[in-house]
Amino acid sequence: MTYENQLQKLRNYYRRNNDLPTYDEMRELFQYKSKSTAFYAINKLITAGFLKRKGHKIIPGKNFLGMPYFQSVKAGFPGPAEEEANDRMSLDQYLIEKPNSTMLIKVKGDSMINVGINDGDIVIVERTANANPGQIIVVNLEGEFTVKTLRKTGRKFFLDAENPEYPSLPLDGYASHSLVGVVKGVVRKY
Amino acid sequence: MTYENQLQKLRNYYRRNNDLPTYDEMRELFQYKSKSTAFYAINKLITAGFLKRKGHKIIPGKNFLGMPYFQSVKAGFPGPAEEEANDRMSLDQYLIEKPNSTMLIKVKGDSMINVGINDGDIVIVERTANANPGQIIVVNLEGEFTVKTLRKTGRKFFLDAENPEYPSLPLDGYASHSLVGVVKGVVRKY
DNA sequence: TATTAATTAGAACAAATGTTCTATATAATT
DNA sequence: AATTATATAGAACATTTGTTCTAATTAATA
Repeated sequence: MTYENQLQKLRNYYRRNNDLPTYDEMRELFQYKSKSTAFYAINKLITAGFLKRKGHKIIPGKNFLGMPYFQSVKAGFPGPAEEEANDRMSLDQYLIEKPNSTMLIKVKGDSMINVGINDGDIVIVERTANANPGQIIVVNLEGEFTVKTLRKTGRKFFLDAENPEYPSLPLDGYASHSLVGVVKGVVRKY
Repeated sequence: MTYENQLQKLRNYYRRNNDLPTYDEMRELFQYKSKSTAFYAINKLITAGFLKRKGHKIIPGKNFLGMPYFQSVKAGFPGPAEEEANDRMSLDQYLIEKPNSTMLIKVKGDSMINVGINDGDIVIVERTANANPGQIIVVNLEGEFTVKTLRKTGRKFFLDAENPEYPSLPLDGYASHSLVGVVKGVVRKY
């Protein structure tokens, strides 16, 4: 069984269990007859940087989790080999910087369509006490989460939709505690 | 140390190590003097569904990973207690259905701005052999990944930008193997 | 206050697990 | 073909780790 094949089996196992197998489970997974063989196979994956040791345990290493990530456009015509990304990225890690104060909210309506936030998208919201003009924020207006851009004209604050069909709402009357948080990201699934 | 406090420490540990601590590490983490105390504490988290057993090991359970997720808008005015989501969601799991054939590509340019794909966004691409008209796809045009909508007019295929300033490209001359895959999602970070 | 329940500690145990060692088979190289 | 290197097997070992048991402490309830 090849190198990449073992790696893929480990990744699939990890996705199912959110944990790596024991050497005995690896023996079965890789179809070896001895778990020491699995031990030596894992050593190579550790050397290659896909896994690492933590005490007596094996945990994911640098290039184990996430998906192949192509950041920059290539110059020249790439052969199929060049299409192999060496970088991997997890969307959770990329998008969520403060996991202990982050929440996800599904967006309803097309009031933010001009900044690329569509109906059904999910926004990544970081709970904060304050927000600055220009930021896209989530406010709790009469029990509903609402996504708007915070703007300041003169000394008045407004909640602006990013869609000319929607009105601009002055923030008077809404207590400051209606702020839920600041939008740090958006995701959409087709 | 409270329930939620322990859970948060475990989540933070898991984010750092992509693995759960041993009972002895938990004893330290929870500031107990005996690891059997940690054992009993974990039993409660297992009963509550945050963790589960797999053989002799403990692995994340249903509501351990991911972020609080607010799917539906609430009716009526919610108190602060109602803002606690019981559902959690991982963005990786939500967006990536076929991890073994998925790649991430950073988008350059604003040619797809009318469907909410902006410059700097990252698209989730599922590698496929074929694509259907109407789908947003990634093609390899002379060594560059390009995001376009596949359209069919009569019996001719076109690569359409979603921005009136860009031309529609007939697919003649591009071999079918230039297809990289179908766009299954988009993410953006502010 | 008295009594019960729940939490924590500490020691001890058993089983699973990681790891090493030796030997054999397979593949690669000279 | 001979030799070296690599991969696999199997047994044995040491330790870690999960788990249980008993006892003491603290909190909750009657």
